[in-house]
Amino acid sequence: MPELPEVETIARGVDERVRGRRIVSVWTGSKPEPFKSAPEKIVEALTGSVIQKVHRVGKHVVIDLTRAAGAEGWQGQWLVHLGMTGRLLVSHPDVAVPLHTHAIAQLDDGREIRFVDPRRFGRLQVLDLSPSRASKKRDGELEEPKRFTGTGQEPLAISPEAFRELFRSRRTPIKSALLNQSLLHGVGNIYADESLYRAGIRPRRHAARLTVRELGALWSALQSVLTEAIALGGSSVSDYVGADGAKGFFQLEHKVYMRTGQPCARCGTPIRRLVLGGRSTHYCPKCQR
DNA sequence: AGGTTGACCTGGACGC
DNA sequence: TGCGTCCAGGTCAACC
Repeated sequence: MPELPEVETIARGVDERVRGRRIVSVWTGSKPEPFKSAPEKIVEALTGSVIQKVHRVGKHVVIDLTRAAGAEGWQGQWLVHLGMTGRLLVSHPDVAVPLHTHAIAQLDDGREIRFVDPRRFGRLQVLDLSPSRASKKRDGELEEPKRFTGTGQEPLAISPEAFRELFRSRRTPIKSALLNQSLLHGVGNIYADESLYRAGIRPRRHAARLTVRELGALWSALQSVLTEAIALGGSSVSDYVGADGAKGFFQLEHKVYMRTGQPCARCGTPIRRLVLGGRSTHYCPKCQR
């Protein structure tokens, strides 16, 4: 489910519910779980930590943690990538634990943060940001461990000029470039298709061949599509979205995504589907040039 | 190096 | 009812 607007919705929902709470214990499944950090490391980092803030970076939910251990204290970040089917739920302990739950963090008020992911494409990771972990650079300066800044540029923070620069030299279809998380992070299949439709650009056009004007239109389209989707709580395509199980409503605004054969809202031409970079891609052959 | 493809998983929808 | 096939919002590693 989760692209930028869905992850933003989830992060806000979780933040509202757990900010300031202390994690008292952590359970992880026994099988090889979809973790990027070793399970013991995750348990060690989370146990006893206080949740300062939950926010989004790209498609990652980032949970800022601190712990008063020793004189200087400890700080770190818990990164959650939801893959395609991941959920981050805040539940009361008497609510049945769903199938495919891979980790549970129990809070000091008894509630639990549960990481559930049937398809196991999601990933959990912890970063140790303690000043004591600073490493010496070549010139002898101390280098602070870095907070997570994601894999690319933030779509809702990038300027139109920087956006243009990002795609200028890419010899790949613009749709594929939009999905490349090392350029922009956070855009996935739904919002790539929807923003290209809104900008009137064919997904197969090569990024490097787009005009300044077209890239400007794409930047604007992306801003409006993502902003509107966040306002509607994201898109619930097959399963749910928010931390409380509430669905989003942006799927009602989809103009091309999963609408193959249906008439274009603007011109009535049937929406077409093609496969680009292994991903299904939807567009209006008349409105998108 | 940049670009493309297939593998990784499970479950739901659909056809026979 | 049941089985097989195809498809799904995302990354990665491995290839060209």
